[in-house]
Amino acid sequence: MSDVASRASVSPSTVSLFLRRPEAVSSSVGRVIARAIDDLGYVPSLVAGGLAAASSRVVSVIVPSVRNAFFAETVSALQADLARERLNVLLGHTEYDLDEEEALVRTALSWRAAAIVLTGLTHTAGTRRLLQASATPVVEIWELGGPQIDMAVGFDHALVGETAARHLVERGRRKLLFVGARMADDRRAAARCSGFLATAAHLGVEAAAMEHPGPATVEIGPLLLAQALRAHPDVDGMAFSNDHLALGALFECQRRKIDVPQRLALLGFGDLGFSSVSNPPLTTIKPSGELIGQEVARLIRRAVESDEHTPGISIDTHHVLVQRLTT
Amino acid sequence: MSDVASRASVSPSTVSLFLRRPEAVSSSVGRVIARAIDDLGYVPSLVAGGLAAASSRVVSVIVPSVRNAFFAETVSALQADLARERLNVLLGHTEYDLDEEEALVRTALSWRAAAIVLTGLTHTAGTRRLLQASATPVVEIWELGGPQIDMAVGFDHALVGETAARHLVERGRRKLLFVGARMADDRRAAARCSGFLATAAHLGVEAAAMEHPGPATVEIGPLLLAQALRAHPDVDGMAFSNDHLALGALFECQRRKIDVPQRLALLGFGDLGFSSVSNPPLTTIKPSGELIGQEVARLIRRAVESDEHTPGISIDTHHVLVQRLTT
DNA sequence: GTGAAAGCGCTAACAT
DNA sequence: ATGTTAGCGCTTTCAC
Repeated sequence: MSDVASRASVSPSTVSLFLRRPEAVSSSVGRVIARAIDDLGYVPSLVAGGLAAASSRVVSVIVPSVRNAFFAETVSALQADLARERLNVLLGHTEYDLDEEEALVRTALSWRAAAIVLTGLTHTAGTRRLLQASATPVVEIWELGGPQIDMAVGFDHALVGETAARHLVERGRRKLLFVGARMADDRRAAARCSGFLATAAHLGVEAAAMEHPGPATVEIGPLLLAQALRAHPDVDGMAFSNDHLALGALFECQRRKIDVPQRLALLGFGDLGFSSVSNPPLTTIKPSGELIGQEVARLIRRAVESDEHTPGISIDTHHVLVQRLTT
Repeated sequence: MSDVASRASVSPSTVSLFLRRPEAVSSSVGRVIARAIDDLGYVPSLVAGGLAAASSRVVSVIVPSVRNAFFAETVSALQADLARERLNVLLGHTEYDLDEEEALVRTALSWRAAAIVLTGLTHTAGTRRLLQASATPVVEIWELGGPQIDMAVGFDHALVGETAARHLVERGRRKLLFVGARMADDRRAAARCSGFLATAAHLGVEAAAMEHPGPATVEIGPLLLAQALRAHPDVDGMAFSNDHLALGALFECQRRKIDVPQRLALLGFGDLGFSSVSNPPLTTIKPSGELIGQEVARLIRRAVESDEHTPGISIDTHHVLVQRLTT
């Protein structure tokens, strides 16, 4: 920056000012500085800038995994929105490990992140302590309905389970099954399951749950369907913890010539790309990962710009039942 | 850090040393420092550290989008591997816009990134200039077979096209079609297409190409299939630029009762989760996004640790044909 | 094995 | 509108 300053025959602080608020510098001087920057190929250091300003333009985003289409959507929307404010996304994956999450939070704090985005409401005590001590704005995403650290954007998963159960019952189903994967790790899937079972009980309909220890992929859908039919031969309505599982099950139904939805109704979660074009198109419940990303960006923007945020605020992005032909 | 130092009755530089190389400090002093850190809830500043050491523990990863399962896989594997070396991933999305990429590279340089990961071999002149001037290790991923800036990890997409064409011809197909999406932006899909057409010509088999302007999603698969059959009623072998498209087309074939693979062979690219369980299971060509991520992590680790890297190195992760039942 | 001192490249009062 | 000055919180010689 000094090199630029001497080349433009101004002081370093004028260069700094020009970089941060060009309109505060006279346009003639501005032009000379811009030229000097260009000639020298000068790239300002955000590291030094962050240290001096005691605020970094980094937002730490911590999700289970971007391989999961839900989180990929949120991260993508969030990154795009934040980039417009010249905020950078530092990405971390927990792989559903809360201790890993704590380590990532520690790193975020080390970067003096302008804000931290966490997935879900369940965290270690250490994570909470670190965050509470730091005064960094925190947004918890993809879950609502529990005690939150600071701000939250998401929806209530128990309510999703309720919608699923109600819908299947309305479609005349009387032997329900909720099928999930890795629900010990995925607290949100577990919440959908509980909501489902509670609602079925409330409606006086028989319901059970079943799960696979592996990740919720299309490949295990057929396995789970087979297992389900073995354990509950008379099941007539199944809700899956996501569309991948449902699609796999649907494939297996085709192979077994099980009539969907006559003999068996299938309900997914996520409204992923393939759901509208499968045979038959999959009825599913749609959350909006993109909307979550946008709302989070809005909250962070406010917190960073005006240095004022509303602790305790929660934004409900809701869910929508998308009725198609598998129910 | 001074607070920690006074509480532990040592000098700040001893605390610093302890943090970076605990074994260089006597264990008794180490214990006292560790206690002080804990008591005070001290979290070291990577910003100040980066400035003082003139090297930040950040790796900038710039991909078109993590919504794309291919890049999600690579980013995920890369982040996991780098985290072990306490390197953090700064994520950027170009959405296939090369100017956006240049802006992200500028940001990466501003962070004094320890390394920069770029997707593909096509970049603006400005991007090349910035990178060449900076001496930052650069890894270009997901593409091989052109001039590279520094290191590269990926595979040759023209060869993928060749494999596709050869395979279809071997399966007795004589009217070939390559179906892609957004190939003006997606240079790699375009390369697969060229390789496909060139090989078909070489083998003396009729072949054409067709494309959709939108993104390569399952939903447009049916559209493209319809369009293809209209323009080329006698086509008997189709290669798609990815499995999403192929799956959509497969769904449409089911609806139209087109016998796959008898009447029409379908070949995908990507080996995504659903490909092994669709009806029938999809023949596809498998790249390894995960392997790419791991190899990139290895190169970056070397470059960061030993400060020595091999400019010009290229690592071929190859591709594999996964024969299933749609061809 | 530990400490003193200099500085990394900026920002932000404040003065002019 | 521009310049002067004093740090931001660390790392890294170098000396002890």
